[in-house]
Amino acid sequence: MARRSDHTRDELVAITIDAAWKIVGEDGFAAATARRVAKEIGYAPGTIYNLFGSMDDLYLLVSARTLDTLHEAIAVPDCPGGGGKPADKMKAMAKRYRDFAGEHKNHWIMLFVHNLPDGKAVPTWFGDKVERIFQPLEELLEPFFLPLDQRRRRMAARVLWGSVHGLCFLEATGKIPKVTGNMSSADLVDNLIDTFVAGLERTGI
Amino acid sequence: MARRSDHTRDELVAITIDAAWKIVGEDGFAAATARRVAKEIGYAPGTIYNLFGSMDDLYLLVSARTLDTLHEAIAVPDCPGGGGKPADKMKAMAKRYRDFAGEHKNHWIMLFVHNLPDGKAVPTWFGDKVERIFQPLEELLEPFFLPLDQRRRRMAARVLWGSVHGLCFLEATGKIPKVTGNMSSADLVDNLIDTFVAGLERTGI
DNA sequence: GTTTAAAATGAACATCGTTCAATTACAATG
DNA sequence: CATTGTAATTGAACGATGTTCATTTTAAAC
Repeated sequence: MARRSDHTRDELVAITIDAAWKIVGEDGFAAATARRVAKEIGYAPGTIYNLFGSMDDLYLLVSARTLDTLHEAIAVPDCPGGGGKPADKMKAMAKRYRDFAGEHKNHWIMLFVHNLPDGKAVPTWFGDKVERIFQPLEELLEPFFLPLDQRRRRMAARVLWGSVHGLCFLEATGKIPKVTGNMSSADLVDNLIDTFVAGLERTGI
Repeated sequence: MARRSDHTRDELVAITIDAAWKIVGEDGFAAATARRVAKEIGYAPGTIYNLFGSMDDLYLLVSARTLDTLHEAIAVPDCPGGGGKPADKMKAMAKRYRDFAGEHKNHWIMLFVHNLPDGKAVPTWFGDKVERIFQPLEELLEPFFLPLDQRRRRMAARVLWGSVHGLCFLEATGKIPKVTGNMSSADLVDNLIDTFVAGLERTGI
């Protein structure tokens, strides 16, 4: 039996999230079972339920870490010189997103594969973390909208992010048939951004 | 014991797909277990394995029906008069897509939630059905590209479909926080199409 | 040293996909 | 009609899953 003075409760929570994060990264979301996580931290399965209440709550915390890491990867400071067209900055941001999805594929896919059971609602603190993902792009979209037209800018950020996500997801899960030879998801995303931004410019401020 | 002369093997296959389809529609993908489907058709669980080999193979056939129904819903004949801007036609097509996703929510989500185990590859006949989904949109995109520039047109179709899908998926699964009040996924999709088409026109043929 | 409350346990329950020896059903044959 | 042989059907069994909770262990308080 693990001794109760081995770790404080908070330490144990952190250790467990670490373990689950590691298992997901190595063997995928489906491998992060209660028994597997318990074995990894050297405790019994029941302990996880003392700590989190359910596996779903643990999964939510793992996904929270994914969102934090993703946000960190995306929201690098604007290029120092300030040069470069907005579209290029967006493509660079999308590339960082794609790179993240590639490097943390299992964590990233888990964001969309894990769903709470019907009754359970996503807690607001989690929704806030999702919301935060859109902010860096919103800032890049500033030049295309009047200062007071926040609504359209927020909309554009969501449309663009949702679209980039859709393309990456279809590719990562193999749901989209390989297009004619040389056409990667990178090409698709760049094409989306170029065309969308051109549309923004044409539509006018 | 069900009598073996009750149905031919082909009939039994059809009946089983029907049953699985019905269960998914009513109670979601997770409810379509081997035992539940078996009970629904009045056979033992083992029979399903005689027919399909594995639950994954049955799920693939259910998803095939979803793709067929979706294609039918999307590919309605072009409006008779031939009037209307392409962007409007695309919005109408996207609306049919969204409506389908709404009416057959469980079937539609299953398309993306169900994944074959690591080793197993998606059969080509299934990939063809996915491929076919893009065709109606490809045709609507004809006016924007030179006849010989098939590659860019195919790319645009995939970008646009992938994006529409991404927006619908995020909304259907509740992964995107409700935006500021009055901003539905319908608005987001229409905005995407308007801006993207404007971009296509600006980029020029 | 005793008491007590919290922490940790792991067997138990109802599920799941899957396997496969045993059973049943039916057509062909004698 | 009886017999045989084969194909269809079965359901118990296996190793998993998430979850519960009575039981045991631990460490602090008295």
